Amino acid sequence: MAQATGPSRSQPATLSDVARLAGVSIATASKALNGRSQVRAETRQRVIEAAERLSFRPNQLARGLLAGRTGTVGLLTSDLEGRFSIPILMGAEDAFGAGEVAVFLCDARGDAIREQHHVRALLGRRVDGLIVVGSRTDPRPSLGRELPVPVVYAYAPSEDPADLSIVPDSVGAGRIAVDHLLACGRSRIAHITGDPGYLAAQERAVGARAALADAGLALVGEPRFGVWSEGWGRAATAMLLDQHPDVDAVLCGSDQIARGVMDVLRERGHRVPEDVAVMGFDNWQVLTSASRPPLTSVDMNLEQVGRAAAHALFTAIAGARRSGVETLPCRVVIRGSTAPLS
Amino acid sequence: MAQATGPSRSQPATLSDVARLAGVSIATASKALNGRSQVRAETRQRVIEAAERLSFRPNQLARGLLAGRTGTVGLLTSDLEGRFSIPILMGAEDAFGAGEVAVFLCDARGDAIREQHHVRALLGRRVDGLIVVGSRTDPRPSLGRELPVPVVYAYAPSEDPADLSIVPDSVGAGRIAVDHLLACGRSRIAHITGDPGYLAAQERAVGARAALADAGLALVGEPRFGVWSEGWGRAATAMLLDQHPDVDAVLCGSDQIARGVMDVLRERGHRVPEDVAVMGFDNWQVLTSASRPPLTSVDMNLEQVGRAAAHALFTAIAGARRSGVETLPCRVVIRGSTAPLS
DNA sequence: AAACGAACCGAAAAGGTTTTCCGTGAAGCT
DNA sequence: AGCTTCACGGAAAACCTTTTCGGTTCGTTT
Repeated sequence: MAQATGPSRSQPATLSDVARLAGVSIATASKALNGRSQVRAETRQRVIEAAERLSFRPNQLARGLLAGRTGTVGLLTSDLEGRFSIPILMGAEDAFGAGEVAVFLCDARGDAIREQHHVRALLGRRVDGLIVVGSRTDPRPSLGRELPVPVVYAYAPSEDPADLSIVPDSVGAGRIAVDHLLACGRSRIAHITGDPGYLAAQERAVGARAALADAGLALVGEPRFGVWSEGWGRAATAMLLDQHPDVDAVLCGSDQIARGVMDVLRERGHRVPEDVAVMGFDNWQVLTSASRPPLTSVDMNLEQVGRAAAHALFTAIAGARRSGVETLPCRVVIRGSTAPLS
Repeated sequence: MAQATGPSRSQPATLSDVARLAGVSIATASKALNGRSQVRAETRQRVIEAAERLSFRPNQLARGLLAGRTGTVGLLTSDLEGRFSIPILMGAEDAFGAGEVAVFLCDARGDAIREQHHVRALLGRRVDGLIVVGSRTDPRPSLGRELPVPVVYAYAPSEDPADLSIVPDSVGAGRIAVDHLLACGRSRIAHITGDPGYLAAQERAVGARAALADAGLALVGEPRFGVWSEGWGRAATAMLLDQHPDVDAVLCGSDQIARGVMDVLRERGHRVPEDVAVMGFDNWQVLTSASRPPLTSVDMNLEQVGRAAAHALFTAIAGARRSGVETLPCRVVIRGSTAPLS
C-alpha cells in the first residue's frame, strides 16, 4: 500500500534513483556528485543532470550515521525570553549557518530538570557539540566533564574552570564607560545601578571605580544598587540630587535605569547633556534611540560573543580544546546624552 | 588508529555494546528496551541494567533513517531580531519539546536567497515539517506547493490560500481595544498609529472604527498614521491636542507610540487616566510596566500563535492537512492607563 | 511417547550514503 | 605479442536501529 508514489507527496529521491536514471552504479553516482576523481567528466555530467532532474538532496541522516559526525549542534538557552540570549543566539546561528552546520534550539526555561532532559535528547541525536547560553553573567553549574561532545558556555560562564566559557568583559565595560565620561570633562560622576545580586552590576562598578582611581578621582557617593527598572532610576536620581546637586554625570547600570534617570533630571531642570551627562549599559536600541536625547550606552557585543562561542565550538570539535573563561571587550556607542563640557 | 577508546572521549555506546554486555542478541536488546513483549522479564532487566551502565542512548539518526520520520522540524524565521518572532518561537519550541520533537532554528534575516538556502538544507536533513515565522502580519510569498513536507506559516500568512497560516486577529484586536475604552465610558477616542504600509496598522484601525460604528460613534478625526516610534507618538499627540483638546481617550498603534503619547499628555497637564485614557498594542512588558501609569495594552497572544502553529504542523505530519488563514483572538491586558470616567 | 502450543530469542533485512577494494578495458611500452 | 600502467566503474561493507520471521526450548496434552 505504501509504494503508491501517487497523488499527494512523493518520497524524496535517493542516490540509487539518480544512479538508475544516469545508468551508473550507486558508488559512481556518489563519487560523481562529491567531486571524487575516479569518474570520467562525461559520466559525471550525466549523473549531475540526473540528480538535478530528480532534485536529489543527499540524506544527511545516512551521511551522518556513516561519518560519525552529524553537522549539528545544540543551542541550549536558559531563558529565551530575556533579551540577552537573542543576540548571542543570532551570532551563533550566523556563524554556524555559514559552515553548513544546523542548530537545534532548546529552551530550558531556567529549569535544571528540563535542561538535563534536553541534553539527553540532543546527545541522542548525536550533536557534534553544545553551546550553553545563560541569561546573566553569573557562573552557572557545569554540565559535567563526562559528556561525549565538547561544550562551550556563552555569557554565563561555567563554574568548572576546565570548561570553556566566553563572556563579555564587564569590568572593562565599567572602565571604558568612565573613561568616556572623563574624556567629556566630567569629574563628579555618580553610579546608579541594578540588583547587587548580579555579578554584572558588581563588576561594572569595580571597573568604574578602577578607572576613576586611575584618574585620581572617586565616585560621588557610593554606587546605588537597586533593581533593573526605570522606577528605580527615577527614585535613585531624586535622592542623588538631594544629596549631591553638583553631580555632572550619572553612569547607569542599564538603559532602563538611565531612562528613569533622565526623566527625573529633566523634570528637575537639569539639562542633559549640558549640565549632566548620562550613560547606560546594554545599548538596547529601542530605549537608547527613544530617549530625549538619545542615550550613550555600552554595547556588550553579544552577537560577537555568540559568534566567538560558535567558533570556539568549531575548533573544539576539530580537536583543539581550550578551557577557562575568555572575555570579549565591550564598546561605547556615543549618542546625544554625553558631550564635552563646554 | 581510530579504535583507541583511549584517553579523552570514548564513542557513545551502541546497541550491540549493550547486547554484548547483557549476553543477548541485538534484536533482543532492542525489544527489551522498547517494551516489546517477546522478552522475559528477567532478561529485560538484565538488558536495562546493561544499558544503564553504558549510559546508552539510541542513535536517533539510525532510527530516523529506518522509520522515514526524523522527529525534527525546521523553524524558519525571517527576522530573529524583531521582537515578534521570539514569543512565537518560544511557543513552538514549547509545544514541540513536549512531544520529543527537536527544532532546527534558521534565521533568514529577511533575505529570500538565504531562506531558500535554509529550506534546502533542512530538507536535506529530512525534517518532518516546516514552520515559517514572519516578522510582520503582511502576507509573504509561499515556499511553494512542491515541498515534500508540510509547512505552516505563522504570524505572516502565505500569499497562497492553499497553504495553512496562523495569524493573530488584528481586526478583532482593534475591536476589543475600542470596546474596552467604551466600557470605560470614553466616547471621544483618537487613534494614533504607525506605518500605514503595515497591514497590522490598517486592520487595527478597521476594527477600531467598526467597534465605534457599532456604538453609533466615530473616531475623533482620522487615524493618524506615522511610524512605530515614541517620537511620532509625541508629535502626533501635540497636533491632536491642538485640534481636539476635548479628547478623552487615545488608542495607540503600539506600546512605543503610547509611551510618547503619555509623555506629552502629562507635560501638557492632562492626567492619565482621569482626563485621557491611553492604550497600546503588543503588550511589551518592558514598556507597559515602565510607563507612568502602567499601560493597558492588547496582547497578540503570540506564544499561543506559535503553539497553534506547532500543533497544526503536528496534525499535518500525521496526515490531516488544513489550508487557509486561521486567526487567533487577542486579549486586552488592563493596567493603570485606562479606568472608568468618574 | 508423540505431538502440540507457548514463550522466548536470534538471524537478517531494511533504510541511504560513503569508501575501500577489485575488476575490466584500453593505452603505452619493449 | 606480451607486459605494465592507468583510468574508470562496480560490488560490498560499514554506520545503528527496528522489525519480521523462523528456530529452539520447555511444558502440556492425548
